[in-house]
Amino acid sequence: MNIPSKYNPKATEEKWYDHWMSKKYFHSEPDDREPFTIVIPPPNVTGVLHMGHMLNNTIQDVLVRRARMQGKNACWIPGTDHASIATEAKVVAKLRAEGIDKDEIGREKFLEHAWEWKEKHGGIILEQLKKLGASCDWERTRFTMDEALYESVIHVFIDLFDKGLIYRGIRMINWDSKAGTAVSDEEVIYKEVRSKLYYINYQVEDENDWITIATTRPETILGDTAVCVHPDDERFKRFHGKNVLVPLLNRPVPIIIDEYVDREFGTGALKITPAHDLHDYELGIKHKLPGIDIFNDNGTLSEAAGLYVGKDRFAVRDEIVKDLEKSGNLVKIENYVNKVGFSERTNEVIEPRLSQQWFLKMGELAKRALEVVENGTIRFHPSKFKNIYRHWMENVRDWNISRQLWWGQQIPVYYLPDGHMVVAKSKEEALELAIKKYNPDLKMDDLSQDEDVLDTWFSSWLWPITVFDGIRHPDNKDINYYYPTNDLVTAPDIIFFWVARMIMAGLEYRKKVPFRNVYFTGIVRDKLGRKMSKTLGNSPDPLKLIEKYGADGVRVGMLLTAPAGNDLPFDPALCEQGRNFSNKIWNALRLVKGWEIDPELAQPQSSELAVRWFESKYNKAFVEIESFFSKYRLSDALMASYKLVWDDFCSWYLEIIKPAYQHPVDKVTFEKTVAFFEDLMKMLHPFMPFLTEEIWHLLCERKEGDDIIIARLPEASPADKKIIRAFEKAEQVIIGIRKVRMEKNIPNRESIRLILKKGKHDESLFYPVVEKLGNIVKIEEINEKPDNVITFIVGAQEYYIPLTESVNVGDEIAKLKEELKYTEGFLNSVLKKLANERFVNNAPGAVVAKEKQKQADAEARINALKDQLITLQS
RNA sequence: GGGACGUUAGCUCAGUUGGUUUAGAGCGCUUGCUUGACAGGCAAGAGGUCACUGGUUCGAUUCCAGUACGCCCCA
Repeated sequence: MNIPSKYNPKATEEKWYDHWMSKKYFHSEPDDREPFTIVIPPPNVTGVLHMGHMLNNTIQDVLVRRARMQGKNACWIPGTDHASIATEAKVVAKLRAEGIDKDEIGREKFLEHAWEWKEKHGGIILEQLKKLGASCDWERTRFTMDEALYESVIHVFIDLFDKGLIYRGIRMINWDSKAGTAVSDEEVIYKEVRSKLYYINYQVEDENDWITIATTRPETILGDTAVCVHPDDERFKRFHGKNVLVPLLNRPVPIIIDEYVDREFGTGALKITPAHDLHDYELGIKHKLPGIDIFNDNGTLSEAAGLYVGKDRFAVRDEIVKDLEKSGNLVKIENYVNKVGFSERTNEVIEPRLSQQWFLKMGELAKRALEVVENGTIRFHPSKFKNIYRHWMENVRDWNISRQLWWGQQIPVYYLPDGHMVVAKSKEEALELAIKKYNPDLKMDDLSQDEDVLDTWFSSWLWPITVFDGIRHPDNKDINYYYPTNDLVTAPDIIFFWVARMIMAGLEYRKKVPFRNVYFTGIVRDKLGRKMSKTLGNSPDPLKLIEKYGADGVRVGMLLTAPAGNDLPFDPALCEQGRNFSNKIWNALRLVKGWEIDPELAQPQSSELAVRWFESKYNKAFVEIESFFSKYRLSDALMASYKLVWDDFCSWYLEIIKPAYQHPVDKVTFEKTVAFFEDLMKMLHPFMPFLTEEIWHLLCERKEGDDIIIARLPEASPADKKIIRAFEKAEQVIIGIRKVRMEKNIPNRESIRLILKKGKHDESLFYPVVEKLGNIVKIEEINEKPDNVITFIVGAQEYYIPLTESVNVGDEIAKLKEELKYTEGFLNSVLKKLANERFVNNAPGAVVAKEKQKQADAEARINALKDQLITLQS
C-alpha cells in the first residue's frame, strides 16, 4: 500500500461527513435506549462562526459522540435565535442602503424583508459547524421564530400574565437611540471617555445671588426640576427653601437638600434631571419632583425641552454651551474622565430614559432556580460558578422583557379605546374577551396591539422545551423522552441571561430542571489576553484554521489548553500541535500497514511481553480517562489519550514489536496490534472524528455500516499493576543504556553487552524488551563487578556496560558521589520523620510503613553506590 | 465602594478529604541524531524557596487568617 507520509485532512473530512449524513447517524428518534440530549446554545442568526463557537461546539460534539459510542440514544439539537436588536439593525442598515426607510414601509413589509434576510443569511453559521464535524441532528434544526416556538412564547407570556407575574411599569431604562429600543443593563458597556465638566451658574429667584453646579451633560439642564445640596454644607445653607431659575429657560425649580450629594465633587451642588439619570430619578421620587423628558426616540430634543427642538443631543451640547456663555451662565470648563454607557449592539451612547415597559417578576422564580443549583440537582462545572450564580439570584431584579422593535414576538396585549387592555393569543380572541369583559359594542378596529416585541431571551429561556414543542404539546413523545436534557455547554458571561432563566422556565413549565450539568467554557482570548472581537480584528478565521490544520487538529488545539471555566489564550500553535498529533497517528498506521505478515513465524518473547504490558497500560489509562470525563475534565481526558497514543503506543509499544527492516511480523502480534489500534481510535473518536474514521477504514476491510462513529467504546478490564511497575523499571534501564550510548558516542546499531550482578528484581521480566530496544547482545548475570565498565543504577540494581576504550574513573567517581549525596540527603529527611515520636505515634500506620519502605530503598541504594565507589577507587 | 475567583517551571495549566523516592503535564528551551512510520520526527536533558507573612499540625503547595498583586461580576 502506498500511503503518503503526511496526513491530508481535506480529502477525508468531506467524505466522512457526507457518509455520516447519508447514514443518518446524527438523527435520533425516541426508542428504548437511554437518551442523551444536548441543546445547542443557539447562535445569533446574524453571526458567523468565531473562536468561541469553535470551542463551545467542539466540547458539545465530544460529549455527544462519546455518548453515542456508549450506546446511548444521542441527540444534539441545533438551531439559531432571532436576535431582535442585532438582526433588526442589520436589516434596517440594508434597507437604508437601498434607500428604504423602515417607518415608511411599515411593520408588515419590514418583517417580510427581515424574513428574507434571515432565509438568506441565517443558516451560514450552521453550515460552518458542519466543517468542524458537529454531529447535530440537522433534521431537528430549530429557530426561535419558527411557528411552534413563536406560539409557545406567546402562550407563556399570556400564562405568566394571567398568573400575575407580568406587569407594566415606568422605569428608567437604557435607551439605544440608534436601534430605537431599550436594552438591558447587561447589554450596556461602560467605557472611560475623555469629556468635559461644565460649571454653570443658576440664578436664585428674585435675588441677585447665584449657585454654581457642575455637569458633564449641559444639554440636560432643559430637563432640570431641582438643584440639590447637602444639608450640612455651610456654603449653601442660605439657599435652603429657595428657588433657582434654570438658565436660558428661566423656569423656577426648588433647591432641595439631601445627603446623597457628594460635597467633594464639583461644586457640591447637583442639578437634578429625574427623566434622564438614574440617581436623579430616585431622588425625584423621594422629593416628589416632576420629570421632564426632553428627548425624542431618535436622540433629538423634544418639544418638552423648549429649546433646540428637533436637534441632535450632541449638537445641542455644543450649542447650549455657546448660548450659556453668551448669557453669562457659564463659569468654566474642565477636562474630565468619566464612564459612559454604550450599546453593545450599536455602540451608540446609551441615554437613560423613563419609559413604559413590560416586566416579569423574578423573585419567586429565582428562589426556586437557586434551590436546584444549591441542592445539586443541577451541577455546575467548574463549581465556582455556583457562587456567582447565588449572588445574582439573591439580588435579582425584575426582568424587562419588552423591546421597542418589530423583529420578534409581538406582545399579545390589545388596548381598548378607553384604555383597558386584554391579553390574548390573537386579535380575534382579544376582541371576544374584550366584548365579554368590557363592552359588547367593540369592533375589531377598536383594538390596537402593543407595538413592542419580547426580548430575545424571552424566547431562548424556553429553548430546551420549545425545541421539542413541549409548551404547546406538553405530553408529546419527544419532550417526554428527551427532557430533561443532560448537559449544557455555554460561556459564563450568559449565566444570568440564559442559564438561570432556562432553569426558571424549566421548573415553571415542566416542573423539572432543563439539564443536569452545565459546563462553562472559558472565554477565548488572544495571546495578549484580550477578548476576541471583530473591532480588534484579533480573531482568526476558524474556517481558515480548519483548512490549514484540519478540523481534528483545530479541535485538539482548542481542547488541549481549555480546562473548564479557564480563559483560553488562543495561539494557532496549539492547532499545529493538534495537526502534528494527527500526523503521528497517521504514520503509526503507515508503519503497521507496511508490514508483511508471516503466519508461520513464532511470536518473539519481546513482542509477547509488549502485548501483555500494553494491555494493562491501556486499561489503566482507560479508567483514568473515564474518570476525567465524569468530572468534565475534557482537556485532561484528551491529554491522557494523547500520551497513551504517542508515548506508550508509538514510542514504546510499536518500537518493541517493530520487526527489522524488510522482515515480516508474526500473526499474533499483528492482530493484537490492530486490535489495540482500533481501541485507541475509538477512544480518540470523540476528539478527532474524521481522522479516526479514516484510520478505522484503512486498518481493516469493513462491512457496510461498520463505522467507528457508531462503534461501542470498549469496557475496561482490570490492569495488572505489577506488570506496569516492572515495565516502568525496564524503561529506566533502557533510558540508562541510551544515556550511556549518547555519552560515549556508541551508535544504536552497534550492539553492546549489559552486565548485572545476580539478583531478583521487577524489571527482569522485561529483559527481552531491554535487549531489543537497547540493542544488547545478551544480558549477562555475574557475581563480581567487572573491570572497565560504565555503571548506572535503577532502583538499587547496578547495571554495567563494558567499554572497549578505557573509562574515565574520575568522571565516574564524581557522578557517583553526586548521586550518593542526594540519596543520603533524602534518607536523612526520612530518618528525621521516623525519629519523631509524635509522627510515629500519630500518623496512620500505612504512612509510617511507607516511610520505612523509603528508608529501606534509600539504604539499599546507598550501599550499592558505596560499593561501586570502593571498587572504582581501589 | 461591595462581592467572587485566582497567584505552582519561560508560557498554559494539573495537583483529588494534609503524608507516593524531598512537586507533575503539554508546549517552549538545550544537546545529539537521514535511526528504512513520522524533522509535522527520534533520543537524552535543563528548568520551581508552590506570591508574601503569620497560625493550626508530628507533618502544609494542600487547612485558617492577614498582606500584595491579578482578573471578573455588581454598583
